[in-house]
Amino acid sequence: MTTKSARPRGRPRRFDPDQAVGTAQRLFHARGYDAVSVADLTEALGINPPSFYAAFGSKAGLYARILRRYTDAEGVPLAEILRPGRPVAEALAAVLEEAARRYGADPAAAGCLAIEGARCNDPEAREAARALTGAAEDTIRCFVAATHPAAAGGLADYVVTVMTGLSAMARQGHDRDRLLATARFASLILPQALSASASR
Amino acid sequence: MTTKSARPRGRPRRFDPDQAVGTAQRLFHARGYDAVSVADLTEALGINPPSFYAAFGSKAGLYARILRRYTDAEGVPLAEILRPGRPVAEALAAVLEEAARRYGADPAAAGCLAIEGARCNDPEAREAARALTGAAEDTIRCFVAATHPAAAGGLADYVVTVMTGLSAMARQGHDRDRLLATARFASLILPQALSASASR
DNA sequence: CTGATTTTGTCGTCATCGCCACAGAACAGT
DNA sequence: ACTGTTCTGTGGCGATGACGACAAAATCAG
Repeated sequence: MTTKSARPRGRPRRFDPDQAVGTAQRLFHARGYDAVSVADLTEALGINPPSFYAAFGSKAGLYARILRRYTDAEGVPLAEILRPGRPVAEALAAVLEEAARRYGADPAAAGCLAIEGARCNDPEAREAARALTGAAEDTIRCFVAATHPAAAGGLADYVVTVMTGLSAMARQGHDRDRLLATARFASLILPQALSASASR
Repeated sequence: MTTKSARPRGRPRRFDPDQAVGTAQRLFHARGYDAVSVADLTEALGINPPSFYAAFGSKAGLYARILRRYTDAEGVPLAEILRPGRPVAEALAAVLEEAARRYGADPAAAGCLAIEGARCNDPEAREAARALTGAAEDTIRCFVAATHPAAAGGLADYVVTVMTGLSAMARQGHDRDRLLATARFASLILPQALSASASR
């Protein structure tokens, strides 16, 4: 009556798919999508290609799955930070600061997995990543537009540009403190830009 | 007595190396280093692999040659813009504006060839590009340090981060006007940041 | 134990990568 | 015409890319 087990029949897996996804995520984040081969993955996971494809479908399929997990857990939590009603300048500054913290948190996995993935050479993986970055951009734009409709486009472009730059600099080796300093510096314009927009 | 010709002996080339470098540059700029194969290059140049290697040595070698040409001609002319004595805020704003103009000038060759090349997966090509971006960064830092030594590090980081972001956004499809708006927005902090630094 | 089911390991496919050996073609000087 | 030099085209090298056919192995229900 242990409703739990429910072994799914057939020969059992020799590896845990969830744990494998985590290992693969670390690899992709460390080296970038293009630089990680299926051979690298199967070796890191201790499995053979057929097991890999049976479990994940394809390299790009696994990557898409990893991206979902990433935005849910490790990505910048825009939904939390951009709460409706929060002062816009403060909220956007928090986004940049949080981005700097996360992008620089682990030198072995620097930058944003999604932003970097959006620049890879595989069409399928790139579109999957772009869908996420595009959604994040929309989230920011809508948040700003709720109170400052005229400034929303330009402000969102600026914030996204800085975030993308922060991710790139993290990959170039800038550490957390350096990224944080840049993010805080970039946030200095936000108050005055918004007061100018609101005064009209 | 036409001192000009001086045909160099042996079978003449069927293609013009300089023109070939230009064609290759367009390819690399349009697709990125990794996404351009030697087969793509030889096809675009209308030559065969041995001619390619005899003329350029290797794919990375050709790329290094292209990078030199790029910074001399099409890259942001930092040496001109950052003339000693020019007001720092004005000069850095001009750098960002010029970057936006150039990165968005040609949709088929968006972004900065060097900045984008610095993120490729080939070690040799990457180091060649990084040498250029590193030199550009030093140029900016030194220019600022001449008048505002305490602020130089942070300011240079900020400008480089925004430039890198602009290059990335150009590749994502932002057009010239959109990049320009972002660059001008990013420049708004410069005056106040410098006055704060100078007042100490 | 039997048969159905699912995963495993071995090996291989096909394409593409950067790069080059080789022989012959096209020129220069003599 | 002859020799030396340089480039061109054919064809292919070894390595690596993502991915899959296949049969044996390991589990299930009955």
